[in-house]
Amino acid sequence: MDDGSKSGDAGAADSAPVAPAFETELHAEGVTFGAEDAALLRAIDDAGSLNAAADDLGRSYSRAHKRLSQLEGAFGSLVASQRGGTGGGGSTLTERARALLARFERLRSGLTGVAEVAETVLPGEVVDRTGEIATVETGAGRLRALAPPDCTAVFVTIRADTVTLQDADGAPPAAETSARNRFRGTVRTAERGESVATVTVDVGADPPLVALITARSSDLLGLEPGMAVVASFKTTATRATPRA
Amino acid sequence: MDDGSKSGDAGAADSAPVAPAFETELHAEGVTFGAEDAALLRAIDDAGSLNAAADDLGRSYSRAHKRLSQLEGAFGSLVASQRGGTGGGGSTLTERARALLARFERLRSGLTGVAEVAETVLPGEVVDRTGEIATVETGAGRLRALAPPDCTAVFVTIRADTVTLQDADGAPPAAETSARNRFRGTVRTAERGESVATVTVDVGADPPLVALITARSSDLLGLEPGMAVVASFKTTATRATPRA
DNA sequence: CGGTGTTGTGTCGGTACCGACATAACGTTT
DNA sequence: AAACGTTATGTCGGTACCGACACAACACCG
Repeated sequence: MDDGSKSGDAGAADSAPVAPAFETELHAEGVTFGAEDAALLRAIDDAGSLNAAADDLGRSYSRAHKRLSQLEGAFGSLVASQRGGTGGGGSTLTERARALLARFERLRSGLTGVAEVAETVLPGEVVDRTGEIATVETGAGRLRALAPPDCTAVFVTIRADTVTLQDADGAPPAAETSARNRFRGTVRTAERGESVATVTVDVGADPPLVALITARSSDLLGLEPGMAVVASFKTTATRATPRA
Repeated sequence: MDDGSKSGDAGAADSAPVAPAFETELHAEGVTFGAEDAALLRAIDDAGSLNAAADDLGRSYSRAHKRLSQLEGAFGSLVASQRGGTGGGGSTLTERARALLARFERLRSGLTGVAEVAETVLPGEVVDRTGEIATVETGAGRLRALAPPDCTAVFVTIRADTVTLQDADGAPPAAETSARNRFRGTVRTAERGESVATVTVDVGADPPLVALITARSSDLLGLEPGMAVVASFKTTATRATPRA
């Protein structure tokens, strides 16, 4: 993960490790389905009853039941409850509840990827703009990014998992692909893990461009420090945020 | 389960508009910097004093001050306060506070992009795995994605802003690129906005692949329904989540 | 027909949080 | 020297939330 430490922050005092995080939610009808609710549903699925689920989670039954009613009012029926019967009854998740959980998990997974992937952030200035897309002048040259309105001094952040590398020789002409940002550079470092490799590419800007590619791609391209490559990334995947 | 309350919501419950959302946070030393804290800092920057800032936000001064102390204990000094003086003093943000705000905004911006961009999710089954990367068999063929351990039935989600399109003719078959997932397909729809275009590509799977590209790229490629294209996306940008 | 363990519903007390308020310290300006 | 509006600190009362508890309804089973 990037740990900040760019653009001269006078970090004289304590250098507290600040970690990005998030909380994923699903909204419907004014109530928000959060991580606790997901845990409740999963516990119900495991335990087979709301009572046991609340117990497992260390929460009170009455609260759990109240919360569940609230959720069902907003998201539709989530559990099929049965009282009486052998063992007194029980509750099982409905298909809708499972879909909700899956949706929640997909969102969480996607956000996790963004929050913890490495990224390179370049200071720059907006020199042109059409609609949401701005052309930004940076140390590495001009690039295009999604930008909020009314800002000229920006940071451009390029997530490492959106950068694709190509051999500088066999690179196809720019016109035939939809990746509008292309930069020639040389590989500075290449750390190959078991299945994933992190590559930094010198493209002229102060922080080198960092790319996250599969180890297999790294092998196929024969990446080595000093090698000439073309790094490209889509403008719809790179974002500018106001600097001031 | 009862759902029996009338008002014909048996179908309305199905179409419950559930909206993904999130809350961005920065953690340090056990305290979490959230949206409220960001608003507080921004209000201080605007008003020039903690007192006026708390007033503007409709919050109590004592609470705001207490919270600020807490934050400074974890993140370092955030405001330069001066009591006495013309007007009684005031508070201004330190460079560290501005850096923190910028970091927060970058994270928020990145997460926003993920949360609200279109995506295509395909059911599939893991058929192979090396480390974090799994090969998944889907309706469109085999693709590679990051996957959590121990799951075979998965959903693969491909975010629209990570899909790049190429002309099917000019695309070198096995070009030396690090985008490992490549699918030939035909354009089904192409909606061109002012600066961004949303394209759906039929690649054999039930939900068509949706790609978000710049309007300029759409023009350059001459995208039209029925056109043959190659859609490619990096495996480090696509994620699999457990389906069961 | 009673036993069983659950769902469904309500009430009560404790706790954590928050806003309101009071007060001291402070230093520049008048 | 007095005035001013801020920072800095503490206390108090209200409120919202939560866990604990009580109790009725239920339906299957021995």
